Amino acid sequence: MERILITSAIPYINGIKHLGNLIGSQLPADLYARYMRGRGNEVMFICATDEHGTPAELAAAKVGQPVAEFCAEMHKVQSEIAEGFRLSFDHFGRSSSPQNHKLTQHFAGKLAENGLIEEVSEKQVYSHADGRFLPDRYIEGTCPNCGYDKARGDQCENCTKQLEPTDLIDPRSAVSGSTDLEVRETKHLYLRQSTLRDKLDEWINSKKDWPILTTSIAKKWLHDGDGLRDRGITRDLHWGVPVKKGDEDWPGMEGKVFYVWFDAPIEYIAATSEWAEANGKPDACWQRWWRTDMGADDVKYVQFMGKDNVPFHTLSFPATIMGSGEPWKLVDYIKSFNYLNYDGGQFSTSQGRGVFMDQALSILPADYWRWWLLSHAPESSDSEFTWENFQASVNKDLADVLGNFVSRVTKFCRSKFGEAVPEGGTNGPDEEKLIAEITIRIRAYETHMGAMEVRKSASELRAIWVAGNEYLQTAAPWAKFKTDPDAAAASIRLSLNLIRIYAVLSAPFIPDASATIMAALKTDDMDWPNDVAAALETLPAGHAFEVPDVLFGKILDEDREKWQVQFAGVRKD
RNA sequence: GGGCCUGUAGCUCAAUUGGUUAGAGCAGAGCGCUCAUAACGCUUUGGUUGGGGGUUCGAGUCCCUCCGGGCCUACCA
Repeated sequence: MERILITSAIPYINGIKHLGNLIGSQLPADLYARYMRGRGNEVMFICATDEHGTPAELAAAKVGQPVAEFCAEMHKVQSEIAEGFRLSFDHFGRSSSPQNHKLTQHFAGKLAENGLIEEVSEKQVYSHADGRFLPDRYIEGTCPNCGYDKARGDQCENCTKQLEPTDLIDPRSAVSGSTDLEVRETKHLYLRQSTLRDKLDEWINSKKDWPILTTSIAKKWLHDGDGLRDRGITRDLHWGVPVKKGDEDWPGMEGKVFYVWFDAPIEYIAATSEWAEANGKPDACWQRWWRTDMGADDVKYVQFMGKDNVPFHTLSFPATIMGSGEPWKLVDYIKSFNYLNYDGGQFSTSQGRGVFMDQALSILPADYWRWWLLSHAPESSDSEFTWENFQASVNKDLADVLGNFVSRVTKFCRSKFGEAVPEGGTNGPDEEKLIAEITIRIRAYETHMGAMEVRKSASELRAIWVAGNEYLQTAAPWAKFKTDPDAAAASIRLSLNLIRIYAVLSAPFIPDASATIMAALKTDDMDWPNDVAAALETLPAGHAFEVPDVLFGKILDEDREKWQVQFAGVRKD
């Protein structure tokens, strides 16, 4: 039995996430967590909301709420939606938790002790009207290069020229439109990650089995130009973790907070301690997952994230951990994903384009989305959601191949033998052939799931469902029933047991349907089919069951057409 | 501008890292079955692997070049 620590990139607080965000981290992480639990491993699956930063403050201001209140509400919303998608987090924390405040300050203190923090004085744009410093991209003006009048302070979107806010002609605040701006001197802390470059480089190079997407992004940042640059880890904001050196004040840093990207990954650790506290467990219970001196040495730690998150997880966060000089657990494997596009363009939170998590659940059950998203996960390149593809895949795979199999077996049994596993007959060549095929396929499924090959796992699982239909066609119990009822009974007994195996194997992908099947079979035996022949005898003759309702209704053409129109434009609510 | 990823059947994706005749699912065509959600099974039609050039006994895979799509480029997160 292994101990596996799984974290999903933590979603930002300022709104409801779309399906692209979901498949980029949380959903594949959940698949892996459920699978590993199903195989009898000890799993700790952690996620949280990422609550600090300028966008959160502005989103709260926009709805006229104090930012703490806004975040608390949005956390609750995201938490309920996560439940709706059956994301099986052991804990869904908050980066604004007291635990994260303390731990973030602790790490900063250690980094300072080890000479890895540098104080840098720099110039920042302050907006009097907004009463705040503005990040570069929140300043708008005319591009000195091309004359575009909505250029941002970091880059002109029209001519792609990189800019400094002071380059802009007629600069104004993107928040209020105010031109009452001033360049002020302000002091910030920088993490001297450049000094850890060789160590990070060596570490990345040792990860031969990581996805190319992961290592290529890391290497680019390590070797581009002058190599890994130091990074500012503080900001002039009110909402965040106050800058402290451990428990002590940090002279000159009063009123400043740590940058979200410094405290967000630390929340993985803090959220685990939140979990311990919420469950009344002592510190040792979370420390055994994170402290290599307290039992985490034999933990396998896997992170899931979209490609935009890779630099922070391959470089900044490891730099924080290495630089602390303390025995914290480093990640063992980083599974990164490309983007999911929506019907010819990008999903967009700001433009409300695409299907958002709450909307998805309002039109169809979670399993439909889970199956389609996972079986089309953007692993090797960006992938695309279209309603036609969604309808076709879900109807064929879930309704026709799996759902109808359950239906035809249970209904046939009810009509010929009654609602109990029939007795009589023994396995013949058809049954032996099925067992041999399923065994090979289940072993392949295990390999793919273990390797986090999401799409390959889905297609292998589907092939296992198909094998049931092939078997039934060959065995033809409806024909045998007329001449040799015992042979038909043996066929159906095996098929009913096969349905239980399907529920067990499919649970990581479609947990609700799996639970429905288990309930219909009146069993809670979720044992993994290590020995397929034995697993096919789990439900003995005489075991009562009931015919379940249709597992997956089909998506009708008119539904699809309606949704296509409904989600084509901008989100209105 | 620079870097990285990507382009394979009408659609969505494979191809054991240079090895025989490029494979699956869906869609299409034909046949079969009648237990089942008009479901299932079998057979089958689709490809100059984006274009061009090169290396090699051998290239979807390596190199060059052109064309298309995408991401990142460090103060959004």
